[in-house]
Amino acid sequence: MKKIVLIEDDADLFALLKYNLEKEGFAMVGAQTGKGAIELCRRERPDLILLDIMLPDSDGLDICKGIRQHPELAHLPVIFLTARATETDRIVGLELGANDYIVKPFFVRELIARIKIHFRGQSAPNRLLKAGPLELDRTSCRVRLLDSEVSLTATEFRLLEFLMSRPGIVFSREQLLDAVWGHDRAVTDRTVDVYILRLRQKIEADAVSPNFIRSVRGFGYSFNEPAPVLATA
Amino acid sequence: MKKIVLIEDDADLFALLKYNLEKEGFAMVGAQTGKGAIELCRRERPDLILLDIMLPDSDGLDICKGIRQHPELAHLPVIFLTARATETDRIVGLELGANDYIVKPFFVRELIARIKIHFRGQSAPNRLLKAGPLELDRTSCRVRLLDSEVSLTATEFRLLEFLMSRPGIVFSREQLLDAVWGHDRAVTDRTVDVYILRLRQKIEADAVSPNFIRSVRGFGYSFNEPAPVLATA
DNA sequence: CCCTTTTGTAATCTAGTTGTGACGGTCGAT
DNA sequence: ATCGACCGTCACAACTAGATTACAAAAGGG
Repeated sequence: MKKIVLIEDDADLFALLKYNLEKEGFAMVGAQTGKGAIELCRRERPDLILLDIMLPDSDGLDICKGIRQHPELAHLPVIFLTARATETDRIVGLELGANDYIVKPFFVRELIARIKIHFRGQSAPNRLLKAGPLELDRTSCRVRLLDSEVSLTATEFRLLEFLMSRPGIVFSREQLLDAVWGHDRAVTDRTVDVYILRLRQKIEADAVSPNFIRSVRGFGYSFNEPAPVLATA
Repeated sequence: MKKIVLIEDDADLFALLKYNLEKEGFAMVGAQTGKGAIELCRRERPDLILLDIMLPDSDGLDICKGIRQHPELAHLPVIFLTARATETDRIVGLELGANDYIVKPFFVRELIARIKIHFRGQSAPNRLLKAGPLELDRTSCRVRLLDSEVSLTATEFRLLEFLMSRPGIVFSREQLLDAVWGHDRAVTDRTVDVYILRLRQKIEADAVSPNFIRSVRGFGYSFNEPAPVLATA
């Protein structure tokens, strides 16, 4: 869950944003004055900062400058919220190191969308497939079982990746050959059996592992859904 | 120098933007139709894409979606330029994967400031890449291993830089050729092997060095993550 | 212009991977 | 219970991808 620091002196707007952003699943920390904003950020270590420019006691632009100078905070995205809409205002804001500049009045949903842009990318949506003690990392092509690495061959990896990314769905050997081996394959469908076997030997070899791969007689294979019960016994 | 692809059907605006952005030091490539926009991007490999939403022959939103699906282009920043200013329009645009959404008419200088935001960050942060006893300094183009300098050739350096700056991620020979040799290369993919070998001879020659570069059979190569364990004696 | 370094290709070698046929067990339907 | 279809398992032969070496062409530096 991402944490956001909100610096905004208008109490109504402050409450409105806090309410809406919390509803959106962000952890909100706020202040209604600019004083101590930097200390607040250092303490809270947020993932993003929403900053009003015109504050009663200090200038949002200065706060932003301060943030950019702190090595621990410098990389954080800063979004300005302001009523100042002239060209110069905007440019000064953006060139000072802000990552976005939103002019009041604005749509709350647009603000949310813009906040999410800054969290996108880092998350790398589906690089990691997990199923209980089994993890498959698509970017590093590694598979871990109970925190120790399992070494798979390329074909084994692609087959497991395909199945894990569509848990619960049963695929025929035909479909698996198309998906993993490619359309222009020249491979017997019994080959799939062998690879399922090899995968099972590698990821279901130990006692604790559940039956990750399910055979569905007459249809094909599927990866068992989320939390497979420790079947045994 | 950064390269920008501009897709905009209005000839006047197209010319205005091209002029101003080139003056600002960007390399501009453009089209006035949406057709073939994706192919254009794949060919030109820009660093950012400016996209009009309402094009005579196709929808900018679709183009953006297409870009996000191409693995080679998915990470590129996309900025929408559009006259559509309703709340829904903005949110759809932003949630579709755009990185910014600018409503016409806009200030050219603001557009420039917003473009620069996306290039910021990349430039400053890590001029020094470190991995255990290995250091790569991007600005001085030097590599040190155990505090003594290693002399690499230009291609070796670029390859190592590319891999080190994305630790843990596996790249195919294809991807490495695109990234290090350039997409207009005329080079066999076996060449990558040879350069990996040369790098290994230079940075893994001594006994203390861990295996910095990992071969992932069937996939490609990756730089080992942060503190590579001295694997299994 | 010559010599050195760099660059890319081709060929070779090897360990590991891949796909197949065979065999036997199991499941389910009759 | 019997039969046939289906699946799990094994061992083997062909093959591939990667490491390595050697070499020719290109680039660079004096």
